[in-house]
Amino acid sequence: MVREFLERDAELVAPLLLNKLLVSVVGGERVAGRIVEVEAYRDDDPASHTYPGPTPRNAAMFGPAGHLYVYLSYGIHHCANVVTGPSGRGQAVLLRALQPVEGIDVMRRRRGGRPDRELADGPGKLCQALGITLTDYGADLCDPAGSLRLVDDGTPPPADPVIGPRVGITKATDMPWRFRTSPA
DNA sequence: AAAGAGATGGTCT
DNA sequence: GACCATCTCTTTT
Repeated sequence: MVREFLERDAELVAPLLLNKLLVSVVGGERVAGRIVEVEAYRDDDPASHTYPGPTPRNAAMFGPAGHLYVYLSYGIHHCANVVTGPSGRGQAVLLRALQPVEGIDVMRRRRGGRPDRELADGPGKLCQALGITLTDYGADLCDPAGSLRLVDDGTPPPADPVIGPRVGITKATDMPWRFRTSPA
């Protein structure tokens, strides 16, 4: 995936990330999923982790586009974001759901034998399925040699994504910055 | 099928 | 010391 593609505002990049692949190679096990749900977070956005300004935790979001911003949610789950926008802005797109494409058996094991439809249908679940943790913080998703990367397999983004308000937040809940490939 | 609650820890005030 | 960009299990219709 070319970095230039990601150097626009988060709410513009977000729908274009739909149908792209996220590939992870952890412990020699290759797992891949197609992105089917995302949310955009901006620097001038009260719901964004970068709204208060730079801190140690959100440093990656102020860095160059195409890198990974991971944070621990509710002390339990990891959430993965693709940094977007010009360097220094503080924007990212939260990956909310993937459709398993490769290594489904590995996903089943990591997800404790849950039903297939629940393997990666949530921000915390997809990190579990792909083995993403804080050790992946800042990883370059555009590096072809990286263990975590964004891949364009030629599938175009959906022509008519489902657009709606973001979920799980308490501020700026009216911004229509959640995108899905198709109705859940 | 829907609603409620507990788990659990880093981050920032 | 409060606040979470969540998930799962339990309880109730």
